[in-house]
Amino acid sequence: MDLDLRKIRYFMAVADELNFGRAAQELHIAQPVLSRQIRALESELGVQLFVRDRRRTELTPAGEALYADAGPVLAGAEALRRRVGRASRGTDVFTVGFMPGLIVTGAVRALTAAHPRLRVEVLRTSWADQVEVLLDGRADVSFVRLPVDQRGLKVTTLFEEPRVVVLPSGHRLASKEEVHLSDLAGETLLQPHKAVPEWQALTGDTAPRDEGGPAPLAVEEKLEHVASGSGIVVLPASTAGFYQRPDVVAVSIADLGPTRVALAWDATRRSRLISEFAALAAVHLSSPRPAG
Amino acid sequence: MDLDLRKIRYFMAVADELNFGRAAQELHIAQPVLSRQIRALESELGVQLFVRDRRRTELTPAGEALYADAGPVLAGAEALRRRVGRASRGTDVFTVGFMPGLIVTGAVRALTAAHPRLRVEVLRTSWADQVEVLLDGRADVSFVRLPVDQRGLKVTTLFEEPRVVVLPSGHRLASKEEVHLSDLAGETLLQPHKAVPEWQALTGDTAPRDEGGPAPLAVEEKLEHVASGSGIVVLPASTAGFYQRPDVVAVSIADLGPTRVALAWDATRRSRLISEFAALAAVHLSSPRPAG
DNA sequence: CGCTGTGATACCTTCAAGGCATCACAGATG
DNA sequence: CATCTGTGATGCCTTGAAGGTATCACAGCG
Repeated sequence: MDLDLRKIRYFMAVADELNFGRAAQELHIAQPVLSRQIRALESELGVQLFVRDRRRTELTPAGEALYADAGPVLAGAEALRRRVGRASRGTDVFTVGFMPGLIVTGAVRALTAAHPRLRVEVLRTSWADQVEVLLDGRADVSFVRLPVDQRGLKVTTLFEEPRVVVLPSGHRLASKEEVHLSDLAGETLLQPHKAVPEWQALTGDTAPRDEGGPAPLAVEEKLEHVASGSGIVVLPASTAGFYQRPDVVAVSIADLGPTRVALAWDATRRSRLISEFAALAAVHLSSPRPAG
Repeated sequence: MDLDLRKIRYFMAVADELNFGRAAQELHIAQPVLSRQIRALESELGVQLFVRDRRRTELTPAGEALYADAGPVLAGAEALRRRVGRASRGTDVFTVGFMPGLIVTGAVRALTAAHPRLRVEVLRTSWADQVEVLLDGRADVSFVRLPVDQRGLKVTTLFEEPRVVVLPSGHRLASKEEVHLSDLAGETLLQPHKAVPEWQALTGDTAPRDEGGPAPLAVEEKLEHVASGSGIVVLPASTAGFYQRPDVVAVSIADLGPTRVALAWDATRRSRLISEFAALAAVHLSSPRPAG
């Protein structure tokens, strides 16, 4: 009757690996078990999900459909467990995700003031997991930098802010008032290229939608690398200002549009606290705050 | 490891009934089984979900949290099964939900023209299930009349259109060019009152958020009832025009704002076909079409 | 005091999920 | 050509979860 989440998880593992043996290893079960479970899932759905042709394993169209939609369901189940766990630990908890450089205390304090018995927590996120924390239930709302994959989310834009390039102090461009994107053509970008979509136009990357660049680092690490001369990073002005240090310099970029900061939450939820916090955030974060 | 959807479904039944025996009956299982399954779920989550105090059964805060968020997960699982089933039946199928009175053929034909091998189906919905068909996977996109519960959906407004009141031909107001809401104060509204939010202000209903009125009927039935003099209905102009018949008259309402028609789809999905159809719908349905 | 409604326990049966050993087969390798 | 290797499928066994029935324990009511 019910779809079995375990089998779905098994399916996802096989679909990722396209190999029963390796998938079984990853799942810490024996390979024959996996074979049988997938067959059971197929017969339960009345659909063949994989084409096994002795040498390679591939997804059928139905398998593709399942693969495309199963992720959110698994994440949703995990989120359920997390939210229940948090609801059980004593009083209500409301968790706000934020990225370094954003000053969110105004909105958080306002919410705390309005609900003295509510415990409001903050959770630091990175560019990579700013969306995941919402879908897996670690946070109730999260401040995100657009663009993000909006699947499953509600997103309301709060404000825009300019982006700057961070250079080592001795860099040839470090003393300029302002630079152009083209000035940076020869530089190494120390962050995922999708975080700066315009970079692709500059370097002529041909749609490297997966992993178009180095793995994500924390901002402090990025700045450390910049200081040591191994490359540059492009950051929102307030983030760059937040981490001021003598060995790097932030220079504004003339022909790069602003980033937008938004508040996001799980589209399937609608709690009074979330809408209340959204309203407070709109008031307290309608413009970038000067960095402290 | 995995959350068990069967147990969640059991939990929802108990939470709805607040009575183990009746919930068990509804689930077609024996009551002791249900007792044990709920206990198992509680120990799996490490949280008490119900307070059983011999005489009544109530939700704990953790139970409330689970109850609030579990629905979408169950619906999502059901949607998974449906979508896979549809993907399996031969070629790709794209299903468009619509409400009677909306002319959607333009957008549908455009999509078919762009994808000759795609089978585009239409699914007639009612006000009550216009959202459900999306969340449970019966349709890929659906035309909806706002306002709707937007949880879990992406919604883009297409156009606005005025609303009219449909009266029996012999009605005292039937010959007027235009009526005011207050003129209708004594009438019986033959549709869920939430479908006409302004009605509540008129009659002074005190927040009847559940079932504020009669059960939903198909438009033809409503008109039949109007013709027989048992009440009136308020409809979008194009819907009223679609079902023209001699024994009822549509009169516009001066002080009632327009309804908005929007295209909606599951927020967790993002398929090329959906965005393509959204674009086509914006072109082909940017204004109300005259009824045929 | 006994009747009723309600959830929990005890005990049994069935079946799904796990493990291990082994098979069947395609392709590479000597 | 014979053999080895990688890969998924089968057969058989064990365990545990989920189902059922019978029954208990207890609160409230007449």
